[in-house]
Amino acid sequence: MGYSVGEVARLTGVTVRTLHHYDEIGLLSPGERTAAGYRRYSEADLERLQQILGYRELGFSLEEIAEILADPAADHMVHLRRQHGLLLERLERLRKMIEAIEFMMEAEQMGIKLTAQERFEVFGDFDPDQYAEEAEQRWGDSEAYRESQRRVASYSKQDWLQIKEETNRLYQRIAEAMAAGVPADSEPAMDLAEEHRAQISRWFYECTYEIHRGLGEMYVTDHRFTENIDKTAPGLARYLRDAIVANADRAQAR
Amino acid sequence: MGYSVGEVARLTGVTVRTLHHYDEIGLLSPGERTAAGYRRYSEADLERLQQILGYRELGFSLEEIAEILADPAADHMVHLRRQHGLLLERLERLRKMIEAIEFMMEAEQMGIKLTAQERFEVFGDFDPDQYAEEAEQRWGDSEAYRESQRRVASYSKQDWLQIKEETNRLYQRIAEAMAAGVPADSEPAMDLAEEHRAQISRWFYECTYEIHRGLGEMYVTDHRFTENIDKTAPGLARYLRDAIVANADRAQAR
DNA sequence: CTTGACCCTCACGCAACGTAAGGGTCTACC
DNA sequence: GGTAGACCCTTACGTTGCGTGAGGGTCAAG
Repeated sequence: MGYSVGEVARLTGVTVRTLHHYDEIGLLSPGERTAAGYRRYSEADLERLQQILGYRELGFSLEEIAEILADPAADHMVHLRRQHGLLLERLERLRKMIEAIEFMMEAEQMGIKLTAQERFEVFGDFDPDQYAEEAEQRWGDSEAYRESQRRVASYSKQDWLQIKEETNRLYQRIAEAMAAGVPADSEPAMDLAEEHRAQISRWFYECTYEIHRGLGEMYVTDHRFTENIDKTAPGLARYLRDAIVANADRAQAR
Repeated sequence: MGYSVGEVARLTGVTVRTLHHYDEIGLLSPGERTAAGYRRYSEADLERLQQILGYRELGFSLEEIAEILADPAADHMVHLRRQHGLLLERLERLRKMIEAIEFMMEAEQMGIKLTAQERFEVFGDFDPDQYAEEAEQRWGDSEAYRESQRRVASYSKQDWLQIKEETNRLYQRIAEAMAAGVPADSEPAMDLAEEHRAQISRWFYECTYEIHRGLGEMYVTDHRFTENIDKTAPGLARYLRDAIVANADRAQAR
């Protein structure tokens, strides 16, 4: 069992040489080698690779990535959360860049000549400050950063059980409503859906109604989610989806 | 007149070394040198630098950038348009990545174990195809690409006058409506605003109502636009803004 | 006429791989 | 059981886009 370099390469889109490189510098060494010296990557290795590629995509150097992943207190969820946050920042930056270009296109169309200063003011509003800030935030004083990171991670270790429990409790309550025959598009069911949304927003990310709808749809279309939710009570996934949709409609109608 | 390396560096956020490098490889050589051998950058040099940085941001290599900018048929507008398009693609890709991460966070929260394949399927939906496609589209067969580019560029050279004229005609008509006392939030004024939006969409980019609102706001807050528009008729900028807002309200109310 | 703040040209260094070169390994099919 | 073809290994030099000095001119201010 396990994957060869070529298989990993095909699976992930990186080249074999890259995997060799990561092995060379100790960033990702396969858990095993065959008798002939072939690299064998385990599932755990691939999870690590996914995190590596995520951080790489975000512009971290391989050395930085190694340090980030060396933190024993940070688990998969912590990394996902951090990457999610950084991606949102990027999205914001990209949006501003697009606006800047649209501005310049408008100016060009009207025949307005922008001076050099104006050009780079428009175009640079996101670059120097945002980028510098980002760099400092992510990796400013290496010591201070790691200390705070450790704290956040230990928080989430504690919170972890609490999150799981809260989630389960909520599912339990929704299942009870369903069992009691409460319609999915009734007030109390919608309130439960709203609680569900709030819970996600509190622990993970700002969950808009749009995103919430997407999640609800996923709960019934992706069998892994469906099965998992239906473990609490059969049919719960569908019921929850309907409540989510009704709740989103209610909120967005205003 | 002209800017020294240090000034350009401060203005644009790149380092002096980078400017030296661009000079070395012939990507951006300052138009002039002082008697002492100091580099002097002109406004035209800075415009070129802006385009260079735009393409660099988008991931093009310096060599590719040199080739792109070498096309004599492509003017500033063509580059802006291309960069705008590529940025929109990037935005889409980023959005998908964020969705993928949200999916995995949800899965993690529910305790669903994703296999390696699933993980990279989710995470790789945008990477291999999209990126390869992008790379081919942008620089696939160098010859074919340049040929098509030239056509697009020559189109836009021809179209250019037409665009200008159409724009001016439309402004003229709006000015006439204003002079005739047609209220900015009346049907005919809104229709003119809608025409304005359609014109932008046709020549430049998909101009949503949201973006159109932003443009309208800019017309009255940025004095350069205000003055330019008011050249057709005093007060036109404000009138157009009001019509745009009314039109957007009408369209989005549905 | 000197002191900073700039500017110049070499020139070496570095990250993150790409790209052979030269050579074993493994399944498959004859 | 031999050999073709796909796959794997290590070694090592090449490339891109600059960073980072070293050593030395230039220029406005006091």
